[in-house]
Amino acid sequence: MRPDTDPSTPPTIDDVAHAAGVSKSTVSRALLGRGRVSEGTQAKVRQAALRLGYVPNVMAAGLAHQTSTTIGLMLRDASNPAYGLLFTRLHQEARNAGLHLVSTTISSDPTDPGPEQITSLHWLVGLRVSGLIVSTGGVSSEELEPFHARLPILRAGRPESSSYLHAVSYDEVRAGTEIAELVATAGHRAAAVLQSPAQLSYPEFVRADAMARALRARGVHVHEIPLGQQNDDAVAHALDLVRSGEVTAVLCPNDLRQLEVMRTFSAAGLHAPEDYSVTGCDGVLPGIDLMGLSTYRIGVEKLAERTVAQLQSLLQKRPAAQDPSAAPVGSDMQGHAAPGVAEAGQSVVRELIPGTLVPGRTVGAPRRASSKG
Amino acid sequence: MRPDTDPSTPPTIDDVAHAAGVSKSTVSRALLGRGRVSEGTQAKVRQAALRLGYVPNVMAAGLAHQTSTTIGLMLRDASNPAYGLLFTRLHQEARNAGLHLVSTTISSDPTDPGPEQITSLHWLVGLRVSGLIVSTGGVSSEELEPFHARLPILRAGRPESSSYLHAVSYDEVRAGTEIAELVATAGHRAAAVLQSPAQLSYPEFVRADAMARALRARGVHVHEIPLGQQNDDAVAHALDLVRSGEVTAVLCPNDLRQLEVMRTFSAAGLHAPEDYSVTGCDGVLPGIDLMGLSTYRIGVEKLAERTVAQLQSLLQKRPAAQDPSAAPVGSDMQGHAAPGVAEAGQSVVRELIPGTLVPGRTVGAPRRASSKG
DNA sequence: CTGAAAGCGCTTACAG
DNA sequence: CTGAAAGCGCTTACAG
Repeated sequence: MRPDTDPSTPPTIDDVAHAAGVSKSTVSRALLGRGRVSEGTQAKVRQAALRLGYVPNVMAAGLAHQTSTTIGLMLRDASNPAYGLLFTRLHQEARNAGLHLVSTTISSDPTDPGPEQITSLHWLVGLRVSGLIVSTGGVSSEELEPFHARLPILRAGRPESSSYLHAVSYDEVRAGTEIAELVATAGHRAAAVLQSPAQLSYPEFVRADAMARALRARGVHVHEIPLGQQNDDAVAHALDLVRSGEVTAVLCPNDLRQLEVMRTFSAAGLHAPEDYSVTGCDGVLPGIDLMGLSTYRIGVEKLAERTVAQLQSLLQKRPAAQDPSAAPVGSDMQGHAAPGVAEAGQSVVRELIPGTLVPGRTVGAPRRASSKG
Repeated sequence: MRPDTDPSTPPTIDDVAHAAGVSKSTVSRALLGRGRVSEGTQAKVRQAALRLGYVPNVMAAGLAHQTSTTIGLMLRDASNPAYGLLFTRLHQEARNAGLHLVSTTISSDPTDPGPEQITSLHWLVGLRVSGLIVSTGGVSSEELEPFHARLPILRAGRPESSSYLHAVSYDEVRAGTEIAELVATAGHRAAAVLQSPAQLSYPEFVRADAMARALRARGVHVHEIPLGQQNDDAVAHALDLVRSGEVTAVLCPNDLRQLEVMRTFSAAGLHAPEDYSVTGCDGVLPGIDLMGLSTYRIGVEKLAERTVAQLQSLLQKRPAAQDPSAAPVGSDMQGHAAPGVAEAGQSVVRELIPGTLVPGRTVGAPRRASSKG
């Protein structure tokens, strides 16, 4: 069946070979620029390929070549601005590094640990990607570990505890601590900390925990309010605490939550920083400056850069693993190091990316006595 | 070489077959649940596969099966909140529809029309995806057209002019018109419209153009200010016009630009809506309500839903194309229809998704006489 | 410089 | 219910 006749069947290398009057071996070489091919043949092949609209079958090529140059990216949905930005930067960095990224999203719905995630993971692994960047907590370490020996797996933007998986994450402790100190320094003596459940967002859990600790270390009384599915409850609770004067500040685990607090409090007639202080975390929202949010800007750009750099270096030392006796030892980690073994004789990558405190205008001195509520 | 020995070489179907003591045909059937396989064999195979950590090679399977169930998604970087949200929703809808989405980003840098984009496109086409959703203007209709007969190509979130490519886009004209009327109704008689160059963002170009037209239709004097690479110039120009009293309102093609205007004007001591009115477009930014932005919320969710639905229906009628004489005619389009042929005897999809005006608080009555500047 | 052949890891009729 | 065989579309030594 001639591809020119049935356009729904894409042309194969054989079609191009016939059209150019050469063998498919030659077509392959000419198109790949591999081996010696005469100028004339080169041109003939190119033209035929172009004319037929030939696009090599990636699967066949990958199967034959036994190597896909692409690296997989699994991420949480990009509706959260921080993930959207990370996604973008990761792609940019990858492009600069000459890596091809393919991504899949997994459900961010915590109540649905469905098979979708595992499917995505298996699809990527089945595609034989040469590396994996996992930018979500949606897929567990246990699910990832089985593949650690096959390809480098790098967790990005989330702390990783498995000693088999590499990780480049934000310095959540530092973020939480700096925010807490901003609040403490402003003079607050009692504050509410909205705490994300660990299984919902581990990074947020860690930063909120750090806030609470740092606050206590400074002698500030802390009310931890667990954030559940019904956000309203927690925010309403915080409002009560502020109204009753039990706390004068509310620390949120992310900016979106901070906006929610401001919205709710505002509806109740309370405004920051006059009536209460409020902080967020992430700092990537456009308009943060206009709203004057007091928050912490996480180092998305830097994290993307380091993630790709680390992956690349892991990719490079990988081939040597062919000869077990010559297994490379050590690593060129930066920042934090933790014990662990990613593959025979090799340390696991652990890097922490710092961010920047954004003082903003939603944190002020605590109100004198409270009379509201 | 036993895979158990060299973990860097993933186990193949043969390894599983050996381990389970059956043929690979049987392994394939058992794992795919295709054909009749005895309970016992089924179990043996599953166990062996699980024990070896077997993950079918997607490329080999795709090559043999001659069909990939995945559909490709090309998008502009997700740093723009509107794209991030679209990305998310598209994935959700796809999951609900049982489709597997793989995505690639292309550079959003207009000065770099580099080969990256074409590479992404070819990679996806080479992967033999069964459909393509293109959510960016970064790849032109000309680049896409050659493949229209091979697989359904659907442009999402951007008007498409090629009669070979399907499209589900936002009703930019309506968006621009409604915003313009909000401004006109507020009493403004002269306004500045920041115009995005068509090649930078066609959707924005269209909506801004609609704003200008609608304004003029209402007798409002319009100053069109072209937005170049150096945004500052345009915004500065707008500031001058407002200061001199030549215009009393500034219409922006998107919310990000609106924020920029507010930022710049605010630094110059001008605030909306007291000193001037300003509008944006997109409406997906978190905190829009808190900032009181007057804008237009595009129908991202609806667009994602319709995009996937349309793709699915295109996918379904595709198989029939095998028999040319039985080529299906007509289509189940909704909304706008335009002449065109996507494939033999089949109309091209053209759907326009409406959004909602967000009155906000940055549009007010124009100031009396201006004395500033 | 070029071609024939083997092989990548699966799936799918086709015979048992 | 199960296996042997062919074939998917490429790439890559291996011989010319």
